Amino acid sequence: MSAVDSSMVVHLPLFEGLDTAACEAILREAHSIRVPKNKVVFEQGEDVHSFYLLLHGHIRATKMTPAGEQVIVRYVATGEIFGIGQAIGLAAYPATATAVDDSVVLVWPTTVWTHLVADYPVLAANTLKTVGSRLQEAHTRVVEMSTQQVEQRVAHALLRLVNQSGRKTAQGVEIDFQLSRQDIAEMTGATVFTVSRTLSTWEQRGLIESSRQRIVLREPETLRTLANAVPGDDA
Amino acid sequence: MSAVDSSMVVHLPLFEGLDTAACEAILREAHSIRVPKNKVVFEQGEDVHSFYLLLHGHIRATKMTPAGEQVIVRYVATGEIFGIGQAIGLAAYPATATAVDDSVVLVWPTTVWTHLVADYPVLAANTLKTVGSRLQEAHTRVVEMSTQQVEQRVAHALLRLVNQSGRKTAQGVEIDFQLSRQDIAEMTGATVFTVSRTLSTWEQRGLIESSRQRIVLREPETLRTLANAVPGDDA
DNA sequence: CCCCCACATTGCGCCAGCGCAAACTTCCGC
DNA sequence: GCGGAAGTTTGCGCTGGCGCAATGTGGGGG
Repeated sequence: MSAVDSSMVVHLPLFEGLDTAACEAILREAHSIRVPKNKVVFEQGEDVHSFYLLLHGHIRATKMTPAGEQVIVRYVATGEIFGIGQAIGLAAYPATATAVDDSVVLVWPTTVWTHLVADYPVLAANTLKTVGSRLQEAHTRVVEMSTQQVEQRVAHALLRLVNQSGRKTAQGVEIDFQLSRQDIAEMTGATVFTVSRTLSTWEQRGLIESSRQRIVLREPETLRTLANAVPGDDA
Repeated sequence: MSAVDSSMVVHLPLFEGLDTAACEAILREAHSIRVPKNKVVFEQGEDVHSFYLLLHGHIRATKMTPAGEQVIVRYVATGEIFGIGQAIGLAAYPATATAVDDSVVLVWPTTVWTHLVADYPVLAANTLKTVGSRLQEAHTRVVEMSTQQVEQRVAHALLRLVNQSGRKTAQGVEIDFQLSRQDIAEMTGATVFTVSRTLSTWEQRGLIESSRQRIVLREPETLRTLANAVPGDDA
């Protein structure tokens, strides 16, 4: 569809080890689509049909439990791949992907992707690295959920988002997409109420500044200390 | 070191798509080692130096938190690969691997493995599939930890272990390695006490049969129902 | 064979965080 | 600019599960 300049993407992890020519060949096989805010890219359970690369915007990956509760598995940042079910041999998407912002996404149909991986084996290697680091991240989260209190988990969640999608402002670092208390709750396994209380306390202490769907970390370092604090250790 | 018959391993996911000859070539590059019970194969933080395949026994992968709490990330079953840090581009092992049983392990030094992956690209593809399914598993666990109560998490943990390493007996399905209450606690993010109470209740109800480090599921189906039950739904 | 130690159980007190209801605020569409 | 919906806050009661201490118990090494 629309043309994508290879200079925008060659530096991404996915294309590491590929020259500009190869990169362009691969891009020619993709089409880019605009995904308006709140639009679903693919749904949990849907047959795997495409492989995606986020060019612009933010995507949220969520899983719905049988009991109907939603959990946010991950926020996809610009430059990251997602919907990689086929690369890891899945028939159906294990989660739902929704645009948080108006976003732009590169799409490769699975059949095309299969050929590309055959032609450029380094794509598989790069994907493996990405999946590996996500596995790391997921394990870290399991450890967090196992050992930490809600306050620390919320701190970690915000710090992760800021590292991924932080924007420096006069007051501190701002998370540059809309993020509700509910979203934070779904990332941390807490309730909206507890999250709200936690943020209120932090705001009173001057650690953060927040309004509806918007959060600015004024003292990320203090927050980091808080995140790694040992529960019964407030000396 | 000792000879490993390729017929023992050709059917494993790691070797899918490889013929017997290739398989044998790959095996020739490995050496097998015996790991006695409780011996550590590699430690969290240690430089990545090898790639492993478990031939016999059971391995436990644990992560230690800065606060000194241990979390069991995974039990490795016979035929599975582990210590795959290098495949996903890590410099240091993210977890500690300990033998739960006397075990036998195939070892490839990373340098050798790099060559093998270059010669047999399908190895990378197979590894990607494995890592992918582990990512799935980890995400499932995050969802569990976010939404379920301890009782349900324990039920899930036991069912997973039984699927992986269950042995049918007269009374039901037995988990065929030593598993303490502490171990279950570290898998589920609960305390030994709560786990003990939960198992006691189940034993009274006839769902399980347990003694020191040993657990038999008498009614896995009932347990499965329990695992998927909605918390406030005891009609 | 026996002793000891590691594992397991149980009781009790306590609190982090949930659930719910109600009030408040900000944004958006008409 | 007004009304409603969506998001947020706060109070209050309650409870699942933790922390600790004390007491069983079974199995392996000397």
